[in-house]
Amino acid sequence: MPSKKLAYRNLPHLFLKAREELLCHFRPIITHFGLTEQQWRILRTLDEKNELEPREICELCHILSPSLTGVLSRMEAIGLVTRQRMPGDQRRVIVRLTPKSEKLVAELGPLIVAQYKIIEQALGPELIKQLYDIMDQLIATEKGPITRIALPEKKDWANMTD
Amino acid sequence: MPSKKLAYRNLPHLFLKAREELLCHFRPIITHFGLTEQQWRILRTLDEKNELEPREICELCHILSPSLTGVLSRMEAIGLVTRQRMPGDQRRVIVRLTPKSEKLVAELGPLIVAQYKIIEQALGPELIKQLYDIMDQLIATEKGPITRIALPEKKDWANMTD
DNA sequence: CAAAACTCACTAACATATTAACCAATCAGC
DNA sequence: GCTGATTGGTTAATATGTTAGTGAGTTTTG
Repeated sequence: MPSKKLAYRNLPHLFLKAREELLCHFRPIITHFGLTEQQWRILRTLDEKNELEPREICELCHILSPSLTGVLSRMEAIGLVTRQRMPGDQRRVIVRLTPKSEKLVAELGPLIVAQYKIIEQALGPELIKQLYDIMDQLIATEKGPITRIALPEKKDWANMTD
Repeated sequence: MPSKKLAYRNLPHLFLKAREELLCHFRPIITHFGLTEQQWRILRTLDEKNELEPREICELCHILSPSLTGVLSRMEAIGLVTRQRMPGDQRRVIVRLTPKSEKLVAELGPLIVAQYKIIEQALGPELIKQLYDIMDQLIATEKGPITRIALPEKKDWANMTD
């Protein structure tokens, strides 16, 4: 028989679900152009900021550095971005859109906006506003100090026989 | 120069960010026990439902079927779940916790709850309530008909020279 | 009853996530 | 100027996400 149920709803899981419920309306548009979610996030961000360094992309697009290395390599290989070492600091890199990807964004962007409008209408603009409001609150508050509970001694559950 | 900026904020991306802001407080607990996020989601759900079929786990835990195959294989290999073919229908499978994983949930679950309480206090219980409320609204509304915009003819951007 | 359609889990191939470790370039301090 | 610490990007190894397809088992239909 199962042990006692967890008393709290799974909030992170709820975010995952909500995100998927929204994204499923955009995914077909993005994949139609042969892009992945992450590639589109990067293109969109680059279009807005003009040029970015990898660590900035990591921060803005929520992609971890090791993942980004591969994503940028593939994007560079198919001519969606250029990578150029920064003259003053040979460690750093500058990533830019290509003429080709600028055209792509110009064609894809309006479709995303149009789909947004449809969704906004379906959900009701007030709900959208409330969402933005609460999410901003959440992300702002999270910066504050949240203590971490104490963890018990480590047990290697994976290799226990019992 | 960049084309015109997209007029809408990226709502799915906001969910991604919010989820991460929350999850980062739970991840250390989960990994401390040698589990992955998905493994814990499955253990937690199994603990609540007692036994589940793979497609039910996919639905409840938001894991796609091909991913689940691997996750369950690994979990079975280290003795966290059992998989048993259903007698009446040889296509179907029943997944259950083991005594070992029941103990694990009994030890891990309360820690998750405790961390939840800390976060709830930090964010303020009203904010949490509003969050649940809006998320439920969102997910409920999403079931309604949201039309998909028409897509232009397919272009193979990846293999274009220009 | 037999063929077609369907369901379920799985495999395959590729992209991304996650953690740890690596390495060259830069910087801090002496 | 040299050593030690730091930064920025990368590689490696493993786990999961994503899409398409497979194959056995079951249901539907003629």
